[in-house]
Amino acid sequence: MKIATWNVNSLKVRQQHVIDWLATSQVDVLCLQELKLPDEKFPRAEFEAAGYKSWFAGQKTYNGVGILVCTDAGHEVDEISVVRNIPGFEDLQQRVIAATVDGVRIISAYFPNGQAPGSEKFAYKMRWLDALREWLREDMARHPKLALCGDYNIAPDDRDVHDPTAWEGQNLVSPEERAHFVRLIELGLTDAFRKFEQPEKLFTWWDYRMLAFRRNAGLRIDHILLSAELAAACTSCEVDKVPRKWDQPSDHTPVIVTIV
DNA sequence: ATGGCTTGCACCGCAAGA
Repeated sequence: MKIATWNVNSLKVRQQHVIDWLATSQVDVLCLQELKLPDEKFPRAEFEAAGYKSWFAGQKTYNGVGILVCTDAGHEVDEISVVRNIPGFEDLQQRVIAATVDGVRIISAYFPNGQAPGSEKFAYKMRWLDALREWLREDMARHPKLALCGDYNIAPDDRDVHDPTAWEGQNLVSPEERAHFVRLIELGLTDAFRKFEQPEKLFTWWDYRMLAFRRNAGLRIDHILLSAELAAACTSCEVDKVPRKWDQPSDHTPVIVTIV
């Protein structure tokens, strides 16, 4: 089973990119973030025609997450298993959707950006991370096979930052955010990317400005964390930089794991 | 040099992203 995650930064603009990428990547499950459209504008029929069923939690202008599941591959989604948002955490922002696919718990999450340490948005990011972790603890107990996929808005290590000196203490790399990432790992999750040998300076996001992609001035902030059972069965984790080179690209690029 | 692009919304400039 191939599972991928991609922050598309507006599904309206990136719809064709997603369909094109699905055709070449042949993933079984694709987690999407930053749909930036309400549910009634979700292109369900277009994905259906491409061979994917979709579940989503949309929102006008901001946020919005979804999960696409390949129907041609015959995957079964337990309808009752679908959860939108973090249970018990009141939030108008649509940042989480979970679904169980063939017994594998898939979570598509768009972590808050946080703006800057000390800001109100950063405080929200910390609260959100606390709530996510407490829910995950329970959800992992229910689902030994679990993949937490998404835009974490956290670069966990200096290796995940093009210029660690320039970024030191900044939002996305601050000690508080990294401590939260470690707490997720301590639940018993594995960063699939670091399970394997990887090229130096491989990132998942590059700023639209200042020719950042051409200079490879990026961050690794999109991740797939796997429960022990899935980590043991994971044979690869790859970052596909190709869609970042397409016309009018998302500023993020997909991350893909293979589970056997 | 706190900008630089890109998006959506709502109107021709703004907030927000990371």
